[in-house]
Amino acid sequence: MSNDKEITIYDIAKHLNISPTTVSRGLKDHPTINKNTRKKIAETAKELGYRSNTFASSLRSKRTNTIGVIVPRLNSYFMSSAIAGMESVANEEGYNLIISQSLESVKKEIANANTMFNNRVDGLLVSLAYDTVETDHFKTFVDKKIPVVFFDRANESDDFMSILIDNYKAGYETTKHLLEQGCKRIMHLGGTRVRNVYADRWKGYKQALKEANIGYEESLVLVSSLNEQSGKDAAKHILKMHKKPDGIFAANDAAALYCMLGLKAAGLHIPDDVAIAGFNNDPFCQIVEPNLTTINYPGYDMGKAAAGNLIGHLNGSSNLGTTNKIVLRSELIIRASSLKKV
Amino acid sequence: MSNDKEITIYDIAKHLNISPTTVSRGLKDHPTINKNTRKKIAETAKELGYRSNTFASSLRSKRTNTIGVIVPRLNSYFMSSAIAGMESVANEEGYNLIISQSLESVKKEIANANTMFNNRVDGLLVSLAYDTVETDHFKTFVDKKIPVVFFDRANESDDFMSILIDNYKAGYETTKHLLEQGCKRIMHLGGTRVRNVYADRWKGYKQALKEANIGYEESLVLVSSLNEQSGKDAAKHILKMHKKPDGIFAANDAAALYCMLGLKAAGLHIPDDVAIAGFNNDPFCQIVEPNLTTINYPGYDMGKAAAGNLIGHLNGSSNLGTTNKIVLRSELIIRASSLKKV
DNA sequence: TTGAAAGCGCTAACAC
DNA sequence: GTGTTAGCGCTTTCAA
Repeated sequence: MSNDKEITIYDIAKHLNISPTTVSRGLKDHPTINKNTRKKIAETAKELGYRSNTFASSLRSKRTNTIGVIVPRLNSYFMSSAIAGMESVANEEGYNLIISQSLESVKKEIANANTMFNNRVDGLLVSLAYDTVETDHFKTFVDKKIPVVFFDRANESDDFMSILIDNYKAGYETTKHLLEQGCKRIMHLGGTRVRNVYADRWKGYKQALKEANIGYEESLVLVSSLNEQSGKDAAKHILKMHKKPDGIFAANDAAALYCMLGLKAAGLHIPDDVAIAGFNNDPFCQIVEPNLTTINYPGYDMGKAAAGNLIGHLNGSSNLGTTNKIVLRSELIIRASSLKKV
Repeated sequence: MSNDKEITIYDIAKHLNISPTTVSRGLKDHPTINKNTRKKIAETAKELGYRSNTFASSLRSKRTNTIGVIVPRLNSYFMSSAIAGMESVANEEGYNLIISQSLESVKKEIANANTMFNNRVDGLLVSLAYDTVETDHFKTFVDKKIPVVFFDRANESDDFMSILIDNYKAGYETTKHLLEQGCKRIMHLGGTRVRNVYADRWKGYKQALKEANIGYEESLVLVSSLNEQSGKDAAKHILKMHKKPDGIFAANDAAALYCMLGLKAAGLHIPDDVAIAGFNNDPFCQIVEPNLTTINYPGYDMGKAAAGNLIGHLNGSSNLGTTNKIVLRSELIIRASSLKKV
């Protein structure tokens, strides 16, 4: 068993005096094989230390049991949760995950998509890079009938299925909550409107203002990449404003957090001077003081849903053609950062 | 190009009236191929929409260009950083990453290792599960000369290379720092001593006490799985103690954090009543109040080092046989949680 | 319920 | 510098 020689189905066949075909079938529980034969095959396989050769199998069957995953960045709480969710489903269903990150660059996203394509993945799970507009680099998959599922950061095309939360509603509810707390000048820290998630959150924000008869002010909306630096910059910007906002809705938690820390450091009181809400429910929301109001965003479930649907489709049980969009629940979690004293 | 028919090297060969072998060689820049021929091959490949078939190639060459990764959990800051580091190196070198998580269970770790083995990974990167003692499930890899590299959570065997930080030194220095702050009764929140990382941190702690002529008290050492709950439990435990500790060295940040929050909530003052230090430098260390003293632990670099060394070995440039252990720099970062007022 | 034969697309070995 | 030949290990007809 610890030798160099690899055991093949031929060895098993010879051992049992049956044909390789039967062995092949027996190994994958083909229904037409006699129970007894099947058992013998399994035993001999174990005894001889057989392991199946996935390449030979893939070469012949044109299936790889591999799913490609392309994400902007691996090391965020949301993304690692999503991937953990995918892994749990994939592992259970006998699929492998090949993972790569675009580092928020379309160029790298395209390169990664090509690698995945060349690696003949059975399907693809994608969360788009910050600045991806065209999704032609996934057309090759569509042409070859390789299913592509977008999660979180999707685009509007009908060619691809997507797993999302209702970002519009979440943006709307967060803004409405701030209004209910008495905010009159609500600032929005948003991301690029090229990305559905940020565009929708912004639209929800606008709608809530409109319903409250508050005019939309372009100067109260900052678009950035929503990272630590963006949050700090936003704080600096606010501190210089003549008419400061009394509420902030940030499109992610990192921006909300670092903006809040910047404002606090300058002596502003949260939430009395400025109420703040973020988006994602990163763990640090419950650590920072005051705790950060945010939208709870089910990363793990989203990963599970994305992988589950893709695999379901690959196994023929579900059909991506009919289901085009799955919207997961999200919820506003109100914490001290936005709760003005009564 | 959008047809079903896959282009093979035979199609290219026919197109150019040369042999498939030449095409194969030309495609991978084999030195003995004429520059002109090579160029023509590349052009035709592009024109015809050729994509290499990795299975056929792997089947023949017995190389997969795939690296397996087994980690306890994907969704921690340290681990996602490490994986991001691996991905960056692997991608650059033309390797794919297959990733799976053991969820801290040996049983699942064994299953994952077998899957990796069956998938014929060229090499394996592993961080062991919480309770893994025996590493026989990696012996199969050794037997087949498939290199295995442990990172962070390693074991002592000489069969495997490992990438680590000096946990003993880090534990020693952290404890020493607490002693220098005037702590006399330092509690240690540790993990299982089966795991090198926790055992070494604990040994460092003991050594520092010894040098300060402070007796080691078993009752001041709590062993747990070091998660959020463990931290909370530790806080409860401490609050019930008659002689409370005046310093805490936790073997990870999560335990330190939630213990600190628990103590704070009960009215204890950090660091004056109890000084606290964690381990890992998770981002929240700089968010919580007071900021948490900790050991900075280079996840991304560790991932890069692990993947880099493995790939270097696979490409024949480095030799895992000679290098057996790589120790990366780590450093104590002193923050407010342990800095008693002078 | 089982088997024989062919071939998936590539590359290693050996020739020229 | 290029070509011929053979075969990696499996699955898929088709036949029995």
